[in-house]
Amino acid sequence: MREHPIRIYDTMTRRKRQFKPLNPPEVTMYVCGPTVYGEPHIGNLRTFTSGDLIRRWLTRRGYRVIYVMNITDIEDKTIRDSGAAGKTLREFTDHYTGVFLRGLDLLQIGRATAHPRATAYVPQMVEFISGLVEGGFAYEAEDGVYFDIDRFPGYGRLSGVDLSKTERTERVASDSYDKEDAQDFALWKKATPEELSRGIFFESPWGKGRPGWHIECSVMSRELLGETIDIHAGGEDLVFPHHENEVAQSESLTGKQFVRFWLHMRFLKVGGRRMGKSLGNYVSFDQILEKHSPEALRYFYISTQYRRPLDFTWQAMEAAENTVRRLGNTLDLVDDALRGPDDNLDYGEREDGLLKSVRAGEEAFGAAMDDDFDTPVALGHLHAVAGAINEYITGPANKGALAEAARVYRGMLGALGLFEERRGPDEAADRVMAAVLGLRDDLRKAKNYAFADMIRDRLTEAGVTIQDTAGGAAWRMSKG
RNA sequence: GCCGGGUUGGCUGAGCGGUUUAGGCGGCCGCCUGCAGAGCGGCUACACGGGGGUUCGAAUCCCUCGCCCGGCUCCA
Repeated sequence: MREHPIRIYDTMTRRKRQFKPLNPPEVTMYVCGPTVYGEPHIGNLRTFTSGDLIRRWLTRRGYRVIYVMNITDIEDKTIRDSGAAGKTLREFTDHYTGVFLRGLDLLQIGRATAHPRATAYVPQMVEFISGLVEGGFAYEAEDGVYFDIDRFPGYGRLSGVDLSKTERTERVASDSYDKEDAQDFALWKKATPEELSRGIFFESPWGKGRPGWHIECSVMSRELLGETIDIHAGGEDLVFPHHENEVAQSESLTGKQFVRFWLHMRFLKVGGRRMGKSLGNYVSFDQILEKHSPEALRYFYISTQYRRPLDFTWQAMEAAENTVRRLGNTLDLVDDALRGPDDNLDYGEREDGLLKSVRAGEEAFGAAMDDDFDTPVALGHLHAVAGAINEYITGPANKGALAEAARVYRGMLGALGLFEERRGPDEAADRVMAAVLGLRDDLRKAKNYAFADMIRDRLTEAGVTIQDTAGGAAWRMSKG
């Protein structure tokens, strides 16, 4: 296999650097996952699609990626909203965790090697915090345990935030927490009366309470991936303070570099502004699915590089839908041609031209992806390959050459997470069968059983079995 | 106020000093087709926020002004 140096933009050093994992071919990658307190919107999903894309490409380049994405199931909002909904915290977060995972599946975002929930790692967090307190990096106060940022000289390096120049916003300056410096952050929060009454607390050396937000990623990352990990990614808003705080905690405790490459995905915008629940301008995943395929959304995401802002419009979604349909048509045309007549068994100029175009496209596609996952450029080469195949198929096809071209094309699509094997029911088949079964049902109601049975028999011959149930007829493929 | 990102044709999106300046979507015209669809071929958009400068030559480098967005607070 040839060398494929991958270059990745690292937030810490503010430049692209050649990617080298600590223990090749293994790559440890951690992506900050969602807080499960509501429906995911398409802004969240952009980040996770980018993470998936990066993982796919590293895998394709021969790395063995161990991929962790946490689920934050205990923090202010999950506690507040579960209470408002009259549910236990666990019921509430389990529900939205399920909603989130379903979204990943629909978008063909591969499940992480592990999706650890914060509540499952509290003992390890307590241990971690204890270590920080013993080391003098953290102190106990009236309402919790805080990290003392004065004890970490590198604080601010990741985000470029110089705290001495930071304007004290009203909220920070006037906050009511009992900490020594307004910039110190909570590692452990002592339980409030409401939390005590609802049973939302864990035992600790500092009494009943719960972990702060930042600590979970440091702890679960260390537990599952080790003290130094290769890649840590997340939305751009997490750079400060979340990731800055993680660095401070982790490196204070271990004395080792926490993360080798920091990746941050830019926000999805709508109408030029950040999409956010509080702004009331967010578009949910379900709203997209009412009008568009998950494939189209995925294409829309990758039409821009992950580090550039992306503006959502319905017009852009339609454009993505059209484009993705054409890419899919090529797949159908290939299938048709491979099932068609064998009227070309030769390797001539057309075949040579096809394979040369396809291979050049594959090469250029890979070079673009190696360059900080530059999907818009890669898509240009994908279209070149699709075009070469479409053009070739206008004439008689040499199935060997075509199959080779199609293999490359499918490989490119797979790298982008497009047109993989579908899970669940095939929508097209479903619609056809709904029409056929509707017709048969009409016949049965008219007591024309002979014809209805004939339909059933014919479908059986075709490998589709029919079962009448109280809720209507069901169908399934009985053989491959 | 401090820090960061952006500003290219109807929309999107490459380009990072100079060959014909991608690609996609849309639109238009052909071919193919019983019709439709799919596909193919061609055309359309020669645009680079404003103003200076460097250079034989700038969307690309420098200066300056403007506008948009994000972070500095829970947030993908």
